[in-house]
Amino acid sequence: MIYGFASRLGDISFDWESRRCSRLFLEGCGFDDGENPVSVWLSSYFEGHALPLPPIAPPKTPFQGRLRKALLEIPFGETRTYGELARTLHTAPRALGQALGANPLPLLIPCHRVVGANGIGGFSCGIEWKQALLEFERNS
DNA sequence: GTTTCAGATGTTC
DNA sequence: GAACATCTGAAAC
Repeated sequence: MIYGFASRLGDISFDWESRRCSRLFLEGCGFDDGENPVSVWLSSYFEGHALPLPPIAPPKTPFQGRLRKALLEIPFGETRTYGELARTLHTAPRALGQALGANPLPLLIPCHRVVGANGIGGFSCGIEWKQALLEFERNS
């Protein structure tokens, strides 16, 4: 089931199956029931204080599990570079980018807090979102 | 000092 | 196998 959420930065929608969130899109479609745990989490996030994560689908690969954990340790409003994270996970910077792009849960898993050493890097759902999110977190 | 380039590198599909 | 949301160091200006 696809639900929607209208945030101050744009429309968001997400896939809610079997009482957990399996995918999240940074574009609008679906309706907002306002009671879904993901909607609740999103509204708390956009008020500047994120709650504990709602249930989400398990990682597709073991590496994504490690990546997820590392990303969740980046505090709200801070960023890491691809190189730094690659060193903590004992992997190559480029491999990180590949795995981040394959992440089906942007925002919930804060993949937007990873930037390039020279430049902002990339973002699967549109670079405008990444910039807007980082600016929003900085000013919160 | 700054800019440019090639090579290394691990995960994903 | 090929593609990739990168980094680093060395060489040239």
